[in-house]
Amino acid sequence: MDQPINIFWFRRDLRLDDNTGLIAALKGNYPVMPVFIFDTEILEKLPKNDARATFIHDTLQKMRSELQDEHRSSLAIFSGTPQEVFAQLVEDHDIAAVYINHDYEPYAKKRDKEIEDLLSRHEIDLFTFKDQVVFEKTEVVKDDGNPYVVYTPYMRKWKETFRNSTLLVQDIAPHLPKLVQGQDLPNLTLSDIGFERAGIKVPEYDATPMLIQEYEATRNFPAKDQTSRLGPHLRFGTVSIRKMMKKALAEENETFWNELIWREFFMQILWHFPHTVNKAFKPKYDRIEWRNNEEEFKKWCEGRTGYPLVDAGMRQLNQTGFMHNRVRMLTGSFLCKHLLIDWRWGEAYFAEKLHDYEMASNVGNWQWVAGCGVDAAPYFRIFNPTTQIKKFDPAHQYIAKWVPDYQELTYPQPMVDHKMARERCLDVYKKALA
DNA sequence: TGAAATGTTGGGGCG
DNA sequence: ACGCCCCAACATTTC
Repeated sequence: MDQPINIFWFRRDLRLDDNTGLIAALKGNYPVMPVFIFDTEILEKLPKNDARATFIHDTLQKMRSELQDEHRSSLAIFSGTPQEVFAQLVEDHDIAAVYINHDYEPYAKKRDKEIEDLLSRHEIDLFTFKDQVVFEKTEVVKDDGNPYVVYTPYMRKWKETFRNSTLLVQDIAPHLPKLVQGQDLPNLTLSDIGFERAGIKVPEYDATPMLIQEYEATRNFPAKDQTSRLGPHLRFGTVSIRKMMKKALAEENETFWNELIWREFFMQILWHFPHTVNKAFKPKYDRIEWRNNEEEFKKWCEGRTGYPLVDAGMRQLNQTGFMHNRVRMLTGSFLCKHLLIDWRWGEAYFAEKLHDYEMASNVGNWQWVAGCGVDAAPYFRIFNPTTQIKKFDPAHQYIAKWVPDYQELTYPQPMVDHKMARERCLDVYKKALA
């Protein structure tokens, strides 16, 4: 137990640059020990070859070597429940304060409250900062103080708020000497945490600017997909949201900007309505009598529905951890409406597979598809999985890439008749909403 | 960020 | 030339 230190606890903000809480910590009075905890409560739910676990591990190692090479400092990596690890940290160190960035998911809120209580029992301050969004919680609300539940007015108010504020992007370099120096901080390998290297990789973020026409083409036509793969990096904080907002503005890409605002829209929805994690935002929709056929669900998961564009999307997801956005809407609609399988099943499957999985967006978009969410698609909007091919993959390029067997005899027949399924869906929804 | 059913219009074939 | 039918193309409504 030497001189007092401050701790910065990394969670889903795995970068040094423009990290609000970290920079605040470095401006404090004591040397800062950066810490990451592999939370066993989260890890035990993941497959042992999870690509995101590998990505987090590799990112931490990169940060460690960057800190070691350039600043003779490091990053302490632990495994366990945050409770256990902090209980030990307060034993081993004279901690003046702990710094964290806000984390809004229900589990994270509970976890942080527990740590706050633990620290306060030891009379240690906990300082928290907004980092993963530009506007959080109650910063963009209606004049009467209620949250927006429709996107467009939220987006307008968001932009108005944005115009009336300044976006600060901070350089960490001048502050780095404040890190604890010359100590050999604990480290863990992938196998130390019970994981193995994943077969698929979370791709690097591609910062190449895109012409607006290119961007529009890309986001509408899955075969042309050149998207930046930004999602996972916003999820884990390896890219700063403030830098991305600036980039969207600089490139005058309104569509991209709006997508980033959708992300914040769903985040504030989850903050204000945490029950929507497993309950319909529109309660009537929880009366829908889902068919929930296990065998049909399996066919959907594996991309064996017999509808080539649906199968292409699911196979892209299974093989890469990514699915083009337009196909996400189609596969989601197919699951909920053609198969009448509960949106929560689809949400859970995407959560397991998507590298860019974000609870707020995933829940929000699945509820949108099922019709039960905020600002949702009307229940009678049922995508035709064949017409969608004509519109968005007319040359079958995307299909050929992910379902090369789609013209072969071994390729399955459609698992349900479209017309029958459509009418069945309308009947079931009508009955529930009556 | 839908698709199907239904309604309307107008050109062309044909008796 | 006229009326009739067919049907594609487009518009509107309905789910």
